[in-house]
Amino acid sequence: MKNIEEYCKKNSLKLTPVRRKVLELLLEEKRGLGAYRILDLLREAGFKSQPPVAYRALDFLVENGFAHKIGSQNSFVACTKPGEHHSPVFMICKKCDSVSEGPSSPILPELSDSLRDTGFEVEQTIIEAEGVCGSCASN
Amino acid sequence: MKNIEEYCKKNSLKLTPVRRKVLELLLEEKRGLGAYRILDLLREAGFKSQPPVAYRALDFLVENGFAHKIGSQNSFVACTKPGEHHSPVFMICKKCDSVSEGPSSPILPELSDSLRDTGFEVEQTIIEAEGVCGSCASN
DNA sequence: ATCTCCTATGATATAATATAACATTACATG
DNA sequence: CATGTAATGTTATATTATATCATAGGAGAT
Repeated sequence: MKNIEEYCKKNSLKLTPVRRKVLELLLEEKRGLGAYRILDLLREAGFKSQPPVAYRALDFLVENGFAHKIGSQNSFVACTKPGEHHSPVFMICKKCDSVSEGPSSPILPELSDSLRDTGFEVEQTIIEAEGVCGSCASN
Repeated sequence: MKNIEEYCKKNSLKLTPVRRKVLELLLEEKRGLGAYRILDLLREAGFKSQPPVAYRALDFLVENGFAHKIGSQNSFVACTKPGEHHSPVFMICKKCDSVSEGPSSPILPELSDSLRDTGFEVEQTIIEAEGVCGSCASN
């Protein structure tokens, strides 16, 4: 969180109260949060927010690399490497729904290379791996 | 399409008229199609369908590996390797919106291995690569 | 300081995506 | 032809997302 504040200062990004709160909510939750869940939590926290407020905050966070959207479940998670442009790998547990960001994987250059052979120039990849997380496997 | 018919016969899956039509629509289109676009096209084709009809057909196609859902755009594409369980790689062109399925990638075992080191057991992965396709790059 | 501009927020409405629930039909099998 | 299951029809509604216009608030110029 402090890293993020500094990063924002450095890049003159405004981490306003709503944005900050949304990020905190994402950081506190292992699972992905839907925009309307976030909206509820904002309201519980005293914000009198309408849907666009949540979406705008999420847009800000995603654009600046503080959060990611999980396409397969229309949800959002905090980013573990804020500020760095990177190609995330998500591990989505089908038992507990936890979403964690995996090691960003040495394989990606190879993937880009192999796709380039087909004529496609990769700019960004998102990998969503579905399976069972360690903690669920051991239970 | 013939492959698919045979595959269905072999596995006693029912490729009913709506399902077949939806698959044809997906096969004809390079971009991903949203469920409601598909619904419109079904209606144009004489089906008097309501949303659940489109979604059910899509569910059938996805479950049986004849189509995939593209999470990042809530759209659907025909599968190039129907019937085979595989971990698709999609190349999504940000210029023309075309979606094509790439070579299913030699890297995936390595990815699974590296995620297993974190305790996560991968069952399925979906990779969505955003970039520029060959034909857009040359224009 | 105050004006001005730009960015962010507030607020309302509505669009787009997806599913629940129950009724009806169709068709393979005994 | 009776019966059970799978597929479709139909209505309603839930969930996710954005367009639009109005208001406020803060940084920089004069």
